[in-house]
Amino acid sequence: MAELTGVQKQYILHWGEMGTRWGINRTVAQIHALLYLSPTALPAEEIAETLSVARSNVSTSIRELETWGIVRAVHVLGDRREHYESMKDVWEMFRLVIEQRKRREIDPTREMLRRCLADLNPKEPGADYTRERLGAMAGFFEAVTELHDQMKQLPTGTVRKLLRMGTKMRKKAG
Amino acid sequence: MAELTGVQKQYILHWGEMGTRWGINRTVAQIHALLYLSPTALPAEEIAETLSVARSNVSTSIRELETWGIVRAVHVLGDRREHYESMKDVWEMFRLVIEQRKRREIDPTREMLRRCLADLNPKEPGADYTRERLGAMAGFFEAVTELHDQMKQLPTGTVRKLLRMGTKMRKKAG
DNA sequence: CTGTATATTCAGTCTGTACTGAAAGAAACG
DNA sequence: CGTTTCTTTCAGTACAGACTGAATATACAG
Repeated sequence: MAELTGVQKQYILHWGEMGTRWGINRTVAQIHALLYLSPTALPAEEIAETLSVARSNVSTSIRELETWGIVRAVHVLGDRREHYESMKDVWEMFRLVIEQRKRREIDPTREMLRRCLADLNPKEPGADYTRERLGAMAGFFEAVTELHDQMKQLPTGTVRKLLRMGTKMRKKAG
Repeated sequence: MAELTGVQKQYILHWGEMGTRWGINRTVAQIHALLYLSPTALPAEEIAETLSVARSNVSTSIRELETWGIVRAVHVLGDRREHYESMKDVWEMFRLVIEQRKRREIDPTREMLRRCLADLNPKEPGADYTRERLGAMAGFFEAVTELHDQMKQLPTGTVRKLLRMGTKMRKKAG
């Protein structure tokens, strides 16, 4: 893995860019890409060299990936250094990331919406309208949460089945 | 809408923060929140005052929201200024945003993955492993695209039906 | 213990994006 | 047309978050 092939470079760079668009640090995303493509676990030092970033930057970024549970440290016989490897199951990987982002972003928003609805003063002018809008938004977030809870418990294959079912329903309806 | 109530402030600020976490400009998100809560269309000037941002900033941000198709300009009799209003159908709003983000981010990633797979040189060491990983990732993105295409064509209510169906399947399986 | 290899922390710096305000551009009025 | 009102553009600035490298902490070997 010391030297990257053209394809690997392409993948890592693209993944880094994609990350930034989704509020994920570029280096974090690049490191993940590198580890995902690597057949063996890599020591931090090598990651830093390969991606041309500071060793300390790798340390921080790896920590974040570990928090998400998609990268873990493993030990190699005869080597004191930690080696890092990425989870390889793509579906599981995204499930983990989505679950955490939901917890950090969707759930607080649901709470905020509930709080807002509770805090609404009916005396205030326009309170009815505000309630209506907040209610609609809250309903959406509840549905998303429900959807997520379902997905979470479905085995990967079942998602595909549901996909096909959707097609049938659409054809009948249309 | 000149003066914000506590609840409105809370919603707008939270929405702005949420936006930044998803790669959406804070001001853009705040303006959207404001318009979403407003029962009437608002002129740019008023938006700027209410949110304490520069008039020019509002101009740029509104433009972006218009690009997404979730905000539009309307005209008010006896007023030369443009007034802006947000779409109120939450499901449709998110559908639009998701569709555009898919086009800008998922689709290019799919292309990149295809290109990588095509560019893979079988002579290169580790090509098989790389192909395996890229293939798995590509499969995931294809599935996501499929899912999106389905959703796109389903009327809102049907999504809820599918949710319920998922519950049943899970109960039977478990 | 002592010395060495590795990992983490953190203050300072850098960088890219967001934002401002002034100036230019359009559109509506009289 | 000239004037007024409103909108957009853009060069410069401000700021938040990313990154570095030196200092510190930790772990291990002898």
